[in-house]
Amino acid sequence: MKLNTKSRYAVMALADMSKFPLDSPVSLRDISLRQSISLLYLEQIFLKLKKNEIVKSVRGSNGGYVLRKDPKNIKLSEIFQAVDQKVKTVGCKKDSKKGCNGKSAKCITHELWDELDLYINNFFENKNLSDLLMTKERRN
Amino acid sequence: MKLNTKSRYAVMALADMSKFPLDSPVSLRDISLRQSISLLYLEQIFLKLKKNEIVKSVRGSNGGYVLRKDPKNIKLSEIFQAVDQKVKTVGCKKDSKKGCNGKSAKCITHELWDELDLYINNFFENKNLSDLLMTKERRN
DNA sequence: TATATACCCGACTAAAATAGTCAAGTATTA
DNA sequence: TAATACTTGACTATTTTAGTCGGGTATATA
Repeated sequence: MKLNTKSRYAVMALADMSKFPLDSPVSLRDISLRQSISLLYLEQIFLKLKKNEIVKSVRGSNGGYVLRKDPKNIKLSEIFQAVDQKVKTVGCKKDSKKGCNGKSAKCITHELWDELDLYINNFFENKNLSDLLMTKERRN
Repeated sequence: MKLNTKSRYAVMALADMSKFPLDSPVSLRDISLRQSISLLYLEQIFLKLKKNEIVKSVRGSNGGYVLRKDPKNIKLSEIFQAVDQKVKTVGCKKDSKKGCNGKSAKCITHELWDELDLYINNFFENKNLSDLLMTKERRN
């Protein structure tokens, strides 16, 4: 049970952006250097973040990306959804042909996994970008 | 972020066992049939469960596996540990050479992932095998 | 207006993890 | 002694992950 780099990098990159003036574009190149994330990979990630309206892009020289909302209004759950790494711990769908179907007693643990999904989603639902910065600042 | 089949099957199989008299061995063949899990794969999983003293084996004809403890004393966290699918959402260790090291401000999200791990582990720590059965029985 | 910067985007790929299978056993009971 | 059932290590196909590559387009500024 582990998180993939895409979600992790997305959060890292956005947290990084949050530390700079929110109205001026931050280039992926800078993020790449500061966070040690491949530039090409970041581009892929930001394409998704853009499509999901978490950031907007400013093209051309001195361009970059800008957050579309205040960091305290960007929930981690949004970010995860954007890079489509949905928290779905198990493949067994409500109406799958094989294996677990509602009527048989087979998938006795079905409810458990649903509950787990909700539980984890709840974590991300209650955390926003500015939460991350605060804990960091408190320490320095 | 998804759970692998090994952990899932382990929980399913043990939950299945819990529904039968606790002192007589349940064969993997039966579990395999009831839960639609490959017998060979189950063998692999139960080897680990046995090594970690969650079940004990009874060899020979009419043999099978027996739970070593009462289902209400078997926490899901034990099961996960046994099939060594530790909940460690991120690879970035405290003292890794590359990437995230304590002193630099790089891994700004480090604390977040630690918190997430704790959060998820907490879920498994507070659930035991008999919890699963109860929710099921309540429905029938 | 040339050039450098930076986003855009689909296709591709190496490596790792997952989800099993296989073969060749050993122990026990009926 | 035959059948049942656990034992164990090695092997393998498939899928997923974590990127890279190539060839763009848009914009600012010198």
